[in-house]
Amino acid sequence: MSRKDDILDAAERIVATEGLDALAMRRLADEVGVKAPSLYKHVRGKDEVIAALQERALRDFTAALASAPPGVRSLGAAYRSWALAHPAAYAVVTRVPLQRDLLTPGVEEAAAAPVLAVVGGHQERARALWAIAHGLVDLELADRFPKDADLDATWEVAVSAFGGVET
Amino acid sequence: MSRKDDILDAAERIVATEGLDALAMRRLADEVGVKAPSLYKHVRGKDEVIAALQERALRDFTAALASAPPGVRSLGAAYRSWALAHPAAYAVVTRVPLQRDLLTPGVEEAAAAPVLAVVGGHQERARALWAIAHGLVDLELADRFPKDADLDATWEVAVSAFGGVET
DNA sequence: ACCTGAACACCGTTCAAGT
DNA sequence: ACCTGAACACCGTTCAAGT
Repeated sequence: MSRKDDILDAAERIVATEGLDALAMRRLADEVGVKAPSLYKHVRGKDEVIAALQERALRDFTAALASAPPGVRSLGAAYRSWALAHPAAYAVVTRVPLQRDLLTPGVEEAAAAPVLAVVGGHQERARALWAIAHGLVDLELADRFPKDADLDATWEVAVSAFGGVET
Repeated sequence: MSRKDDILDAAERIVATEGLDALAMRRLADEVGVKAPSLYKHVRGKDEVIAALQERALRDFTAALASAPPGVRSLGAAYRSWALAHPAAYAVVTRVPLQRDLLTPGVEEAAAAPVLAVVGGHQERARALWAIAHGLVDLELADRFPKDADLDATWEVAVSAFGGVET
């Protein structure tokens, strides 16, 4: 079991430092100190490696959101700062199809819980809030805003629209 | 010049019907009826092919947004329906780094213009509106919402938050 | 001017063979 | 039980050679 953990740790390291595109089975094997075919004794394939990274990232992200102070504004701030601090992990969770059959049931819902809670359980508002946080972060990480854009101000406008004024 | 257009048309066809991942230079050469190395006489490389698709998609998307009836609600509807009708093109523009050095200057700004106009030229509101439209579409295309989610209602809530009530 | 086969340095994955 | 070299079917790209 420890060998599998070594592999996943190495994969996480590669993705964090060199990006998702750098994650190749041969490169991963090098990092572990073994030849590529050996990986397949511990892991079903690249899919399982990525699914494991998705699960780890999702749990970490959820914890960050759950420990944010109450209020739409600080939840938004927690969302953004986690994503900017872990851009590769955010991409793993968000730009790769979620492998739901390989995830522990409930992790996805757990991530949504803090968002749902902050809008008082209102589904549509929760989804809209989630979408704007994701949209802002995704566009920022994709370098879609002008480099002189005042994104703090944009977040302020966005969050205010969702009832962040009073918080 | 016509051979280059053949190549780009073929690339557009492959991406539209089989998705971005199916776009390989050998596969593209097959579609054109030539061997892969020949492509490089007409095109600098895969990057140029993708940049050309980005430009085409961006122009088409811009035209769709520009011809939407006035108002935040219908602009949102135009955004969503174009993206859902052309998911691969939306991905090309949104999930691949924009190759700005290979794009005609101004196409990116042109796409933003209708959004900026609908919020009366207010930069922060325009960016926030853009983010929520992109966030909703990206999450929907990535299959992130439950399949029974009422996304029309979610869009309504989102658009209302940005002053779509009166329109 | 355009096209080709062969090649290079890569992918993910399988499998027979070794310990 | 774990690891390996060789192989398969792929990538993007280059280049000498042909017409």
